[in-house]
Amino acid sequence: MKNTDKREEIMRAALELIAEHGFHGAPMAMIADKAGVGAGTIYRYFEGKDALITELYRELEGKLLAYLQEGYSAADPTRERFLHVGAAVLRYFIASPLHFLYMEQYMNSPFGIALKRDRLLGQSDEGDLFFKSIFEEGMAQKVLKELPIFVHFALTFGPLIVLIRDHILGLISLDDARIMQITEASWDGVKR
Amino acid sequence: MKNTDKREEIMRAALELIAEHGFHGAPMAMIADKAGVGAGTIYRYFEGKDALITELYRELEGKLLAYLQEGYSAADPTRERFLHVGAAVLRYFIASPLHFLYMEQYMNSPFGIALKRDRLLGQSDEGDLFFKSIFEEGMAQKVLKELPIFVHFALTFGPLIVLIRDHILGLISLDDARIMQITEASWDGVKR
DNA sequence: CGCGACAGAATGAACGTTCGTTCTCGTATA
DNA sequence: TATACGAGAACGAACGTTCATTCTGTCGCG
Repeated sequence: MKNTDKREEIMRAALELIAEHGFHGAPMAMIADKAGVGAGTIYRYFEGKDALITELYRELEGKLLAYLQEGYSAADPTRERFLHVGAAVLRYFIASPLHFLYMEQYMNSPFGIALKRDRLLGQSDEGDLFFKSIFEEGMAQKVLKELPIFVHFALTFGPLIVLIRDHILGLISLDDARIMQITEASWDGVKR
Repeated sequence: MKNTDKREEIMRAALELIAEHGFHGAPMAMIADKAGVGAGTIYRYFEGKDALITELYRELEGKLLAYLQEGYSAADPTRERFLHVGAAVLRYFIASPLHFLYMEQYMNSPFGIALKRDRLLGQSDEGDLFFKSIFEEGMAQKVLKELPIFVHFALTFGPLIVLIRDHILGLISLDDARIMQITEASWDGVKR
C-alpha cells in the first residue's frame, strides 16, 4: 500500500502544478517537492516525465468517462442523451477545473495530437463509441442533421470547451440555468 | 529598407517554427538559423523572445481582421453577416494553417490568457467590437437567442476552432460545401 | 546483517541572452 | 576618382541558468 500512496501523491502534485503552470512550468524537482518525495523517487514509479504525463491523462480520462455514464441510459431518446452528456461534461469540469486545464493542455500538445490521430485512424476505443452512438442513432432516426460524425463532435464540444475555459479563468460564471441554456443551444446546432 | 527585410525574415522563421513545434520547440538559435541571421541579430529587432512572440501575434491578428472585413457590409441582415464572418474565418485559416496553429498556441499560453483577461475587463478593441455588433444587433432584432455575448461567441467559434484544427492536422478535409454546412449549423445554434 | 526504498546532490544537455569582434557601406578628403 | 575612416549592423562563441535524469550514500525493516 505504501507504493500506491507515493504514486498517487506524485500524480496529485503533477496534476496541480501542470494544470496551473503548464508542462514547462512544472519541473520534476517542483513536482517532487509538492509530493513530499525526493526527485529521484519519481523515477521509481514512472519511466520519465513523458510517462508520468501520459499515465496521468489516461487516469483523468477514465474518471470523466465514468462520470458521464452515471445516470445515462442507452434507451433514452437521442435528445435526452445528448442533453445529459453535454450538461454532465460542463458540470464535471466546473467541479474539477484542474482536470480540465490538464486535459486541455495535453490535447493541445504533441501528446494529444498523436493520441487523436491514433484514435481516428485506428479503431476507436470505448470513449469514442460512447459519443458516436448518440450521433449515429440520431441521424438514423432523422432527428439530427445528416453530417459527418466529426462535425457533430465539433458542434457539440467546441462551444463547451470555450465556455468551460472562460469559466475556469474567472472571465465568466456558469450556473445551472446557464448550463441548460448552453446545452440546449448546442442541441439546436446539431438537430434537424 | 534593409532593416525591414531582416525583421520580416525573423518573423517568418518564428511563425513557421513555433507553429510547427511550439514555443518551447523553437529555440532562438533555430529561428536565427532559419531566418539566415546570427542569433544576436534577433535582439537588434526584438527585446527578447517574449516580445517577438507577442509582436508576431499582433501582426497575424491584424491580417485576420482585415480579411474578415473584405466584402463585409454592416448594412446586411444579421444572418448574412454571421454567415459571412463564419465562412471567412474557416477559409482564412484553411488557407493559412500556420497562422491558425500559431494563434491557437498563443491563446492557450499565459500570453493569450493575459490578453483575453485584459480585453474582457478593459474596453474592447476594434476586433471585439466587430463581432459584438453582430450579436448585439441580432438580439435587439429578436433573431438571435437572448444570451450573454460570451455564449454567442462560444457557440459560434467553438465548433470552428475544433474543425479547423482537425482539418489542418489532416484528420478531416473541409471543402466549400462543408464550410457552408458548418456555418449554417452554427447559425442554428445561436438563432432563435 | 542485508536489502530494498528513498532523498537529494551531481551531471550533462539545452536554453535565452550577452558581448567582443568583424563586416558593411556611406561619407569625407585630396 | 581613389582612399581612408567611422558608425552602426551583424555574427556567433561563451555565459549563466534551468531542467530531466542518474548516481550515491543512508536509513529502516525483516
